[in-house]
Amino acid sequence: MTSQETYPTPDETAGQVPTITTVARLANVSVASASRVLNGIRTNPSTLARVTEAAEAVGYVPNAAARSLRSRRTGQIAFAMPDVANPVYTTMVSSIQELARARGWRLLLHSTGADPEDELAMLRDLKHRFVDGLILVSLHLSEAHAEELARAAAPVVVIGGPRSDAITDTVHAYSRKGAREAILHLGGLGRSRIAFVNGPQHTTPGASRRRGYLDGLRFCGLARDDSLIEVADDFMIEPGRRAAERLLERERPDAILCANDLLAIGALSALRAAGRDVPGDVALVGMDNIPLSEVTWPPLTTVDLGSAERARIAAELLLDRIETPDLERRVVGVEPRLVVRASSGVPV
Amino acid sequence: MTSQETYPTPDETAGQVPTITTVARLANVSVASASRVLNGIRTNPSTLARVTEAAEAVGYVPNAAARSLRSRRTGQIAFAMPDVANPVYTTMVSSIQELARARGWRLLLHSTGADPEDELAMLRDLKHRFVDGLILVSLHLSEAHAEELARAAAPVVVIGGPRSDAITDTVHAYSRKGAREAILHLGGLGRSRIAFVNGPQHTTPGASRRRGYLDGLRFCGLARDDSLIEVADDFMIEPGRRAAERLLERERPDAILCANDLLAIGALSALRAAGRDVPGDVALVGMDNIPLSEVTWPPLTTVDLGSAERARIAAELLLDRIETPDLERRVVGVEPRLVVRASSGVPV
DNA sequence: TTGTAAGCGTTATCAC
DNA sequence: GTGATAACGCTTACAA
Repeated sequence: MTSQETYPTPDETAGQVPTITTVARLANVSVASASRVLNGIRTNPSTLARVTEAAEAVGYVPNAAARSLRSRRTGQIAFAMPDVANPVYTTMVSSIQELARARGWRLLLHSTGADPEDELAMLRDLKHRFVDGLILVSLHLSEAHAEELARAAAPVVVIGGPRSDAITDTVHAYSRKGAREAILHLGGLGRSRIAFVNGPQHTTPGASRRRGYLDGLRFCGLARDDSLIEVADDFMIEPGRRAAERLLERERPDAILCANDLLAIGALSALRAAGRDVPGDVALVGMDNIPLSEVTWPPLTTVDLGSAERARIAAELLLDRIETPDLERRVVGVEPRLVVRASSGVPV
Repeated sequence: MTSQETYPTPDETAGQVPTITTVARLANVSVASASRVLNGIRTNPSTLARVTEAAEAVGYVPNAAARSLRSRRTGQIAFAMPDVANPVYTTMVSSIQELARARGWRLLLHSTGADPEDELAMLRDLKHRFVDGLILVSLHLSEAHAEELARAAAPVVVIGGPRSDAITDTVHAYSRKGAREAILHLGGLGRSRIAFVNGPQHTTPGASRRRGYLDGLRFCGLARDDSLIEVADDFMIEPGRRAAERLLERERPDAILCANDLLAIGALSALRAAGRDVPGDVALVGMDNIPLSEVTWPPLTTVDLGSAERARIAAELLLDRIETPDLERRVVGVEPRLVVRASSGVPV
C-alpha cells in the first residue's frame, strides 16, 4: 500500500465486519432499501441487483443480536432434557434438530440432570429472550412447574406428564398402556412369575409404568406379589444391574419387565452373572426401543414409546405456536408398539 | 380495577416485560446507574440497594439481544459434531456442558452429519455472531477448512486433525499410538492373525488408526496381510457388523481390532452369528471406551482415547481464548490408555 | 418503490 | 459516584 492511495473511511472497509450500512453505501441506496432486499421484500430489480451484489462483494452477514433486538425473534429454540447421555434423549435431539434445521431454526441444548430446580430456572430464564421457545422434557411436573409454565416468557412444549392443570402444549407417551402390553405378551407366553424392575417411582414414568405392570398382571389373572418389584435409583444401566441383582438374590422370576431399555441392559448383565439363561430361564423385556436394544445378546424385546416421533411432534407444535400464538392448547399422545425380539423367548 | 385508579404509563408496568428503564425509574436513578449495579460495578451502597430492590420487585431480567448488540458478546458457545447419536460425542457434550455451565456460558449444539460442506457453513456462520466461539469436531480437515478457520469471525477450537497449516487451537488424540498399543496387547497374548475393521479411510481417524495397526504388526514381527483389513462405510454398529461379516466369510482371524467401539459392537454381533467364541476363538478390541463397552458380553477391551478429557480441554482452550484473544496457538494431545476387559481373553 | 427517522434495550464514554 | 447521551446494527412506520 502506498501513500497515494485513498484511505477508506473506517466504516467502508478495513478488517471491520461489514454491516448493512456498508452494503447500503456501496450499493448507493438507503439502509432501508438494503434491509428490504436482504429480507426478500419486493423491490425494484435494479436496486435488488445492486444491493445483492454489494452484499456479496463485502461478504455481508446480518448481525444476529441486532436483528433479534429489533424484530423480537432470535431464530433459536431450546431443548431441555434430563440427561444428554441417555440414548432416548439423543434420539429426541436428532429428531428435533432435523426439523428445526429444515425450518431454519437453531437448536440450543440444555441438560438439566433431572433436577427440578434446574428445570424451573430454565423456564424463568426464558425471560432473557435468548430463544423463541422451549421444548422441555420433565420426569415430574410439580405444582411449581405448572406455575412457571403459566408465566413463561416464551412458548413451551412439554414432553411428559401431562398435568391437567398445565396450560402448555404437551406430548406424552402411553407408558402405562405400554407396560401393560408387555406383561400381556409375557403372560401369553406362559410366564407366571413376572418381576418388574422400575426406576424411581415418584417420577411420572416410574409411577405409570408401575400401574401398567399391575394392570397387566390383573389382565393375565396373575396374583400381585410386591416382592417381585425392585426399584433402581435411576433409569440407567448400572442401577438396573444392581436392582436386578437384589431381585435375583431373593426371587426366581421367569420373566422380568424393566421400566426402560437401559435398566434392561443392566439386568441382562446381572442375569448373565447369575448364570440364568435369557430367554430360557428368564424372559426379558425393556421399554423405549433405543438403538442399542437391537444389538444386545440376545436382542431385546421392548416397547417402543415413540421417542423420535414424540420429539418431532413437540418441535412441530412449538414452531407452530411460535408462528401462531393464539392456537388452542394441544395435547398429543403417541401410541406404544411392542417390538418382539429374542429376549422374550419368541424365535425371530 | 376501578376508573379511579391512576393508569400507569405503558412503560411503567402493564403486562410489559420490565426493561432497565423500568428499574431505573422505580429506583429513581439513571439507566446508567442501574446498569452499573446490575453489572456488579462498584457503586454507592444506597444506590445499589435501591436498584437491587427495584429489579427484584419487577422481576427484571436483562434482554440478551440488547446486551449482545452493545457488548459484542453473546454468552454462548457452540459445539459442532459429526453425529449427536454417537456416544463419543455425547460424552463430549456432557463434558463441555459441565464446564460451560460452571463458567456461565450457554451451549449451542449442532450436528453436522460429518458433512464437510456443513462444517464449512458453520464456520462461515460465525459471522452472524450468534456465539462467541466454536468447538468443532471434524473427521477430516481439508484445505478449505484451513482457509475458513483462518478467517473465522470468532475463536474456534478444533478437536481432530491436527493440520500443520491450521492456525487454530487444537486438541487431538494419539489414535495411531492407541491402535498400535492395542495390537501389541493382542500380539503379546499370542494372537497372530490379527484383523482390522476400520471406518472410512479418508478420514483422519481412519487413516491414523490404520497406520497404528500396521505399526503394531511390525512391532510384533507379524506379516502384513491386507486381506485381513476390512473397511466399514461408517463408524457405526451396523456397518461394523456388515464389515465383520465380510471379513469372516473369507478369513479366520484369531483377533480383531476395530477402529472404534461401535464397530466392535457390530463385529461382536457378527461373530456371535458366525458361531465364533469371543475371546476363545477371536479376541476383540475396540477404541474409544464408550460407556457401552463395559456392558457388552463379553465386556469389551478398548483403547480409551480420552474423549471426555479432550472435550473438556477444548472448552477450556476456547473460553481462555475468548477472554484473552492474543494467546499463542496451542495444540494439545491426550494420551491413549488401554482398558483391558474380557473380550481380549484376559480374565478380569 | 424509496428514503427518513424512530426506536429495540443495553453498555460505554463522557462530563459533572 | 452519577447522569446525559451516544452508539450497537437492524427493522419498520411513515412520508415522499
